[in-house]
Amino acid sequence: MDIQNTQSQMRKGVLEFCILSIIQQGEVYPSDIVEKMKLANLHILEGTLYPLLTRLKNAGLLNYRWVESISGPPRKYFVMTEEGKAAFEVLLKTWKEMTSSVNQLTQNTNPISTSEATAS
Amino acid sequence: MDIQNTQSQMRKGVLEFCILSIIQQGEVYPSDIVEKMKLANLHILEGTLYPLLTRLKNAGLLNYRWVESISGPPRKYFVMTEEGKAAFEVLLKTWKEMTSSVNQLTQNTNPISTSEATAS
DNA sequence: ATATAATATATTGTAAATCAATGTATTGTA
DNA sequence: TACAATACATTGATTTACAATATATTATAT
Repeated sequence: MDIQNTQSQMRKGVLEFCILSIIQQGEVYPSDIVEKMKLANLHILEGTLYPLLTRLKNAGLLNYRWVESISGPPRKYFVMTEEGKAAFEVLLKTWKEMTSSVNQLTQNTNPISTSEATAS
Repeated sequence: MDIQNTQSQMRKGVLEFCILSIIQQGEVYPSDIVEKMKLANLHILEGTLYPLLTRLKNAGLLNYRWVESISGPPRKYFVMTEEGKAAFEVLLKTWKEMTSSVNQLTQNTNPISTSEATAS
């Protein structure tokens, strides 16, 4: 139990949310996702990503289509389903609420949203 | 694999961070932590909390002292060690960086820090 | 006194998920 | 034909949150 473990736990928690976000922004295949996540300092390994994509596909949130590659085997390009888009909206709300809660808890005085600013 | 699972994953990721934050703000015993977490919409069960506190104690981040209660058995009041305070600062930095990364990734145009605003 | 309720710490077994390592398959090149 | 690069996929181990339950202490009611 060291601090790096806690740090990676923190990142794990938002993996699915981030991956859904990436796919919603446009068709991608797994290597694209790995690269985009790496750019955001949120590293993910293929052994994690493939089962995760399969779970999301089986849950009806994603679909994929095969696309021939000019160099190598065909690629699975993933897209969001309507159900996936709805799920992402829910997760976006959860993300905003959670970050707000955690920032309050850690007394990190962060900019508050308009609705919160005017309430009570 | 439903969306509630993904939501709870998101919350799990910040459990240790939040608990360290609560303890840093003042001596508390487990029931205090459960209550404060509940107020922040981050529910934690005793079966999760006790092993977690033991892990953090064994890792040298926490200490505790027994305090007699006027109604019921004695309580374990937890406090941060110097090592724990240092670890919390690291996690606070990780939290800020991660939320910034995720907000960028999800195209949630959030206020950017000074260094980012002036860079490039 | 004794039983019960309330409070508090703690453990056990199960399920889920990430990771490291490895496997399988396809395409282009030497 | 062999090898390297690319891509999808699985397996076994480890971690950890949770539900259920166990153990212990104090106050209260009978």
